[in-house]
Amino acid sequence: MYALHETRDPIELRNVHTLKSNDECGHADCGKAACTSDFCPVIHEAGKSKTFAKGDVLFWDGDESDYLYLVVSGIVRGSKLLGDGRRQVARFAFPGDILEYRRQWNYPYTAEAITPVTAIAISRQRFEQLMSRVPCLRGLVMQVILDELEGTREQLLALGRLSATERVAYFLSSTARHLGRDSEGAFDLPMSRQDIADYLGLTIETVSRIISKLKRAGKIRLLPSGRIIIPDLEEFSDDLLADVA
Amino acid sequence: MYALHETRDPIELRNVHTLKSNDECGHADCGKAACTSDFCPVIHEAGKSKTFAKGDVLFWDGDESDYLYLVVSGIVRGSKLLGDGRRQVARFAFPGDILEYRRQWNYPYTAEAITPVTAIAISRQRFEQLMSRVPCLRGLVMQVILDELEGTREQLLALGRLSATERVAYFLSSTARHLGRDSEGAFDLPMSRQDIADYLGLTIETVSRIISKLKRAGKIRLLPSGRIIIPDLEEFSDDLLADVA
DNA sequence: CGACTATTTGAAGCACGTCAAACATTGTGG
DNA sequence: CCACAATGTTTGACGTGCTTCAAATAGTCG
Repeated sequence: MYALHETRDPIELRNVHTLKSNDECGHADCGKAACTSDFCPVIHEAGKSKTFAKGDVLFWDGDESDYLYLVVSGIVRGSKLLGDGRRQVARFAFPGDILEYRRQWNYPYTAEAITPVTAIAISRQRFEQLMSRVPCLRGLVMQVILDELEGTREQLLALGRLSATERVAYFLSSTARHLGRDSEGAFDLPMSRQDIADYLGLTIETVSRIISKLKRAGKIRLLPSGRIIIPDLEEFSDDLLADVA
Repeated sequence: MYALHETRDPIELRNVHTLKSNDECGHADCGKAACTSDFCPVIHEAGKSKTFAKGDVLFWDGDESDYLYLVVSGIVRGSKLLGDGRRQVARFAFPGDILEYRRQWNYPYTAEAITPVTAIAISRQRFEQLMSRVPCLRGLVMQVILDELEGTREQLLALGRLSATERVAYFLSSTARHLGRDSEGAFDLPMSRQDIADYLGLTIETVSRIISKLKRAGKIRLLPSGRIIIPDLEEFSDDLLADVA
């Protein structure tokens, strides 16, 4: 009924890039039926592991994109900035996601670590070589990119046609699915209100007000140090349309 | 100064997928240094040409994506629909663009011809075979997809952080660049007001009002049968921020 | 503890949406 | 080729959801 959920949720699948059988991974080190980007031994061996502190910039929008990064742990924010300071967060990259492959040799957004991050850095040249040597790698990367495209399309639908409350609910539920929840159903929300606002095309005040409203309505519970509980994630997601009064 | 223009405009390049020299097209029939998707002889020979009348549906959101389409002429609208009728246009596909390649075997949006359209249809299976036989094809498709991703990111920035006037100006100037203009600087605007509104996350009335405002301000001129003139496209694009009073 | 920053809450304004009606354009049958 | 219906577009009046501006409160880190 609701396009954000009509099709299989890409978010749940993002970190499980299961290859089709006719596309079986042919890595020497990886004879399994499934090879995920964050697990792919070829990428891990070809690149250099780097660590970034919270707030560090991996690369700047517009800079020459000489390296690409495979996120291993932590969360990276990708954002574009307008001249007058307006900012749009284009994505949050989670473990298994790849930053950033583009036809032109420039980065399409600024990438910053919003938590401590470890990532594999590979020079673009090296990666191109690798892809011609290991053909299945190209398919794997294509899958990751298509996942990102699908995520961006969902975000687009949210910004274009959802109310502020629906957007926040969409953000919370998709982030919960991404990060997974502990036995109590809680998860960390490492993004600041400003990050959330810039991701959803809202202001910090609106995001804050809506989170308060959801809290008052009992739809979510806030724990210390930014942890959050969504008691009934299923209902919460399905409720996106029903505005919390 | 303005992120929509800070980086090279991907729109101008969309239909000219020039291959890098180290990625030279190796088609038997295509020894040139440049092979564009809409010109690629391998795709043209492998697929079947189909024609669609204005309003015809190429495929529905969620349906099994057994075929992909290379747009040869005309314009295709890709849109998602919410259960309550709200619609978001995710893209307009122009000649040279490809519809729609996705990891899951379902279409990510409904594709409809908004003008008469001719497109090459290739079964997904056939295309996969083709890509393993003709390696450079995979790179070409990757480029097309990355172009689409970049276009979607721009649209996202527009919906998230531009005012209604800025969005309409962005839409008009990018469409003008896509379609090219005749000697008088005029071009067809085949999208309806509803299409534009759903593309920009606005209402039909707001779009109409803003177009009238731009007309009154002399920034654009409307000709019969939906043709439009932007006298100074450079200035018009640069002016995105300066709201027309 | 105390300075600093992030978040929340409040009050007021405005950009865009909604509802409604006039107007223009397109297509169709007489 | 002209009614004339049907559809798309424009314009107006009014309402509202989100923003803006401002200040209080909570959380964080030295």
